[in-house]
Amino acid sequence: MAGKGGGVGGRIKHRPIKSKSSKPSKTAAEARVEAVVPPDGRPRLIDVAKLAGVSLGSASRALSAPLTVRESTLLRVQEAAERLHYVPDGAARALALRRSMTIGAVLPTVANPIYSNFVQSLQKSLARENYHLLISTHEYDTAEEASIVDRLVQRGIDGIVLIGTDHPDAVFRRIEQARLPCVCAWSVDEARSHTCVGISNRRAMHRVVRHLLDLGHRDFAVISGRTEQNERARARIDGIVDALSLAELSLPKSHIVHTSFSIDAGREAMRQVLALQPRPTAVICCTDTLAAGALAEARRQGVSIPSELSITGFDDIELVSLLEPPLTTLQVRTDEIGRLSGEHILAALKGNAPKAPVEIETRLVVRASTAAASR
Amino acid sequence: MAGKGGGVGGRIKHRPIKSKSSKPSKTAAEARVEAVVPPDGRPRLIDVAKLAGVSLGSASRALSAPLTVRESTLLRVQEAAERLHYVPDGAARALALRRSMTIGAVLPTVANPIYSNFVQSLQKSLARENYHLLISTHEYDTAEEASIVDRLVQRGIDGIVLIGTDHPDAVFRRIEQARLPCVCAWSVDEARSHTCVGISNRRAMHRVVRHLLDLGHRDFAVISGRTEQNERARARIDGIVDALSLAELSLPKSHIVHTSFSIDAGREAMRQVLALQPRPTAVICCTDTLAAGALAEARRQGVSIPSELSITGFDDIELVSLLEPPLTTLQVRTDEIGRLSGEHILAALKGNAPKAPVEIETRLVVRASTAAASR
DNA sequence: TACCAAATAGAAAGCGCTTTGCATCCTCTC
DNA sequence: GAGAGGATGCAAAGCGCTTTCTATTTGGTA
Repeated sequence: MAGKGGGVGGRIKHRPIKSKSSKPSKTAAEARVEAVVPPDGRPRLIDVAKLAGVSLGSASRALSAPLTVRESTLLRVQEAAERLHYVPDGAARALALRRSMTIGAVLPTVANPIYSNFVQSLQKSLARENYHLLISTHEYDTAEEASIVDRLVQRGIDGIVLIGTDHPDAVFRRIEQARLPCVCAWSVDEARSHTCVGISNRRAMHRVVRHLLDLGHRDFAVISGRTEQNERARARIDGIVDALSLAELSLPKSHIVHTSFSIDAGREAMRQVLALQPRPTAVICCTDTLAAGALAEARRQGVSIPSELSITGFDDIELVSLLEPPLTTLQVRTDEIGRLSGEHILAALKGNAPKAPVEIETRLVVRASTAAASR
Repeated sequence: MAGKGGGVGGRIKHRPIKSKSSKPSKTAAEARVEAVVPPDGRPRLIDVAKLAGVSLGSASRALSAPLTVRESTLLRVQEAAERLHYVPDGAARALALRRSMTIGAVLPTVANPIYSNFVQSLQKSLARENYHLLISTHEYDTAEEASIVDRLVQRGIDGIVLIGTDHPDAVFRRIEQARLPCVCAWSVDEARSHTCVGISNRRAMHRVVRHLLDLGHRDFAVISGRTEQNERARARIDGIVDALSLAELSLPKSHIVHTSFSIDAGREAMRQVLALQPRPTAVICCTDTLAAGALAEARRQGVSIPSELSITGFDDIELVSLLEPPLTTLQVRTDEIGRLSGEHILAALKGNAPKAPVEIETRLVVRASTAAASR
């Protein structure tokens, strides 16, 4: 573009740097940039300030509070920053501001869509106020969870989101010592002193049980994940037992299978259930993952679903609608939990922390894995 | 606070530091702690140093390089730190050390198990050297990806992991400007100048096609995700076309359906495929998610799988073994990709960066969704 | 034209940690 | 028993940014 007309280029050269009204020639600008940038690499704010011909303080204000400087300085600083490809140093910023604009989230795992959806919408919700999300998973290992929280606190997060309310004391102690806002997401069943955003697992399970009772089932089995440090699992079982006792039915201990949270665990658990005598007519699974495994195993053993056996899940993850038969399950709006958890943390950071638990409604989705009891 | 116990303070003063053999009495200790801790909250290293009776520098070394101080000081400092529940400030540390012990990972999404597994094992691999993983997702939005990278660089990450090799120039420019080690995970097909850890999508698709050819299929359709900024998708299609042309077959453009990456998109795509005349006998899906949707739709329309139509997937996520029929697919060891990506980054951080691409083998898993061609 | 208040820029003091000299203490060796 | 030399501790100087507090400009007014 510039080189098109030799005459034009020449004319510019003849006038040394008379450019008050026009921008300095490309080469001169480049030279100036090079003279200012430290040889080792990333430019600092002071380099920008020098190039713009202002003080460090003004440069800082220009970039982070543009309204407090005159427009001419603002432009000079912005241009200098751009030219140097200036990127502020987060650590220095965090140190000076005493906040890192980061929220930590501690999850059991991210391999289950319920949590990955949650994370997604939590992240989006925080992004609206320029907060970042730092995700860590502990794979249901309590000691690991405590150490993750330690590391997050050390990193200087400004707030924390936990899954569930049942965590080692050490975890809550650390969070309190650091005076961090904290949200316990997922369930409101054991809303101790914490701020909770989630569902009522008990009430949810009531719905499931009532559905099965309405279909005439009287003989149940339950497949659940481990209940240690997991109030969700506990509350779900409690909900089932509760609802059954309202119908004057009881659930023998032997009809509750505890296992880990995986498809294979669901398979194995179903093997145990199918060995029960007399065989239950309905199996309530406490998560969809377990239900998916259970369903597969039942079919492998030639048990016809739902005519011989009804199966229910919990969560309504996308995959269960693809199973054969599609699973009756309880829908949990995990994206809503994420969104509201984010809003809650943001509110707390601003000082207006609504202490009351936020409950999100659930809803039963009836598909083809449940039918009238055969006996 | 300071005026609380004149006597206590006095006593301590009287005995210079006689506490060699016995610990100071509980109450005295408590008082001393209170006198030292800043009223506003978190103790700083200087508070620990004061309590331990050493200088700031010694306290720092005691905690981060224990071998360089005498054992007695080490113990004094450790005890003081413990008593104050001291947690070092990550920002200050990062600023002084000029590294944050954090690696950033930028993913399309974490809602697909292939990525969540990857993240999991990447995280584990980095943890061995005390690095943390900062995860961000862009939901296949290129502009968002660039802005995420900006934010990560600003945060002061020490290295970065991207999915795939095809990213906006701005992304690579930023990473180079920050002089960050970078690994492109997932595919080695277009290993430009980047360090890659992953599979060969072309070769993988060759396997799939050969399997179908061996079953006698001659009429194919392909369901793929979008190929913009996604060399994996491109390489997979190229691999298919390639392998077919080796068998002197060609794939009409109309037989390649491009869509987004979701189960529903797979459903919709299958609708298009089933409308083709003559109808293909085999449908190659470029991801398991698409295949799951496609399979569901085919069944909904009463097309019997595999007798009327063979379907293949790609990735081998756990769910596909639960489908009816279980899906023939190509297994990708995403956990291996994660593990090796982590090791690669760690190596690069130590200065020994092996530039050559790391290729991970894939393997065809034949299940019941493929069978001999009906025509 | 001179003066005052408001707006804006600059200098410098942190934020909490690491690390570099340099001073101090031991612990050997002769 | 004294000096050398290593081990260890201390004070202070950063790391890159924000934010007072103060000095200067600017613009409006009498």
